[in-house]
Amino acid sequence: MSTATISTPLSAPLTNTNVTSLVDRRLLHETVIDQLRDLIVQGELAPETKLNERVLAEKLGTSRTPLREAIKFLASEGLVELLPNRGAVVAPLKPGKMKEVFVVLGALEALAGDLACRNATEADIAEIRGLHYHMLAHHARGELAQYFRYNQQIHIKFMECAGNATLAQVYRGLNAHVKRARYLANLSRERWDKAVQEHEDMLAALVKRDGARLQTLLRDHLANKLVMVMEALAIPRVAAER
Amino acid sequence: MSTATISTPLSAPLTNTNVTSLVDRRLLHETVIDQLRDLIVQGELAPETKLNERVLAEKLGTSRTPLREAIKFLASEGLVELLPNRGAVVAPLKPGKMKEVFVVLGALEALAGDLACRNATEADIAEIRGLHYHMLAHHARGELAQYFRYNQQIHIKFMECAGNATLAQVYRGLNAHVKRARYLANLSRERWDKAVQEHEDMLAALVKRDGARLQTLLRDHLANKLVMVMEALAIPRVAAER
DNA sequence: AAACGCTTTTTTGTATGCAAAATGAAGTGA
DNA sequence: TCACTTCATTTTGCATACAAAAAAGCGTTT
Repeated sequence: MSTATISTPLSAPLTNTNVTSLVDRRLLHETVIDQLRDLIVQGELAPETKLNERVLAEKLGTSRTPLREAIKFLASEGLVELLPNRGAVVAPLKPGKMKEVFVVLGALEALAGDLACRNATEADIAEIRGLHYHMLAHHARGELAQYFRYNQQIHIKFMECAGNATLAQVYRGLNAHVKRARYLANLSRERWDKAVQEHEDMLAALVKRDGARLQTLLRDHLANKLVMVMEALAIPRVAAER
Repeated sequence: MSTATISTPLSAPLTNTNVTSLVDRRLLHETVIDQLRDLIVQGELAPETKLNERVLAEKLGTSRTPLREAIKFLASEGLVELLPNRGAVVAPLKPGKMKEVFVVLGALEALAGDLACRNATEADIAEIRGLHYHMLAHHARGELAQYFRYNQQIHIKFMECAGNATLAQVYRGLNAHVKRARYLANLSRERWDKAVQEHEDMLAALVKRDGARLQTLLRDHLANKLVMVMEALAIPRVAAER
């Protein structure tokens, strides 16, 4: 997402006394945004965790100012909730919210699929096929984490093929929410196999450039994912809806 | 969106020396977010305007800190762009970006229309009908600003009827972009009439609860809106695509 | 022991200070 | 005239300071 442009040593002015300048090209509050987002998405900061500014700033090695700016940014993304005069918490993972997000994601992915069928080059399709087979391999070996990795990449590649950066951005934002739930999921082999079969069908539809079919496949795929997440959410928690 | 809870004078402690406390229940950086967003959406801060922190903070009557937090928030919404070490600018209104946004908005509104056909109560429909007739009246009198007002309200009400807060939130964010273009638009009577006719059809579809039809109507409606915006964007500017 | 008032501590929200980077204005030489 | 330095000014990015609000103790009373 971010290709840091590092000034070449040769072209850099010699007045540069600071050695670290080769490393910290990025702005502090931007790295803090990414770090904090990762902590939340990876589940290290669990939903509803209070974000203590002093502690977090220390943990991330900055002062409170850039941290607060990062928190505001992520609040707009919806990953954290602001409580006036009481700071911020990691956005809760309510089943109702998940349901809403999946409905929207379904529409967005369907749109992306339709666009991808029109715009994808043969090279794009070849790349997706490659990712698909990697995914199949990890599925066969039961390597869940790696499976998820390629699964995500395929969906992201679909978005890229759609050629609509705005669509991709909105997708990423909502997807971040959903990814948090993944770490709770206890995927049954049966459901897992089904999801893989759905991916087979999706790839076939893309190859045939059957946009209408791909749309419905994606919508169904998302609906099934939702069911899985809901099950995972229902088991370990007391009941987060409120 | 924000219903400020004002503490009743009677329950307020008498140690309170500050008279303004009755007003500023809301957090400063939150009001700054709203103020800044308004300035951008209303076009007072034109696209590509540089946001000078010192000047803006003074204008909004705060220090730079809450302003910077607001800027980060709106950057995540996409209304401002962050330029590392060079501050922030109001997000440019590129035709390409508009096109992308309208495609996504089309999908979101179509989804909302479909959901609304299932979920809207008779009272909801009555309210939309009311807004619709207000809109017709302003259209007949050629009152563009008022027309837009009710037009917006109808679309927002559709979103509400869909009963998906996440959908509504994403919609609002993207819609803010589009609203900025409105002030540039020079609506021809012909296009205006057409848009009104489309609204007639949409209302009819909702009444019949014909979700499929409403979806296509909304998609077409958005596509037509895009054409209008593109024309408006093409005329007054040098050529913003880059 | 639960409910309350009170004080102390912690935490948040905002303003200010300071250093680094960017911008702009002369000035110099080709 | 134009390019290129150099230096002063402005502006941004981050850290810190301070005030107000919330939370946590802690006796006291019932």
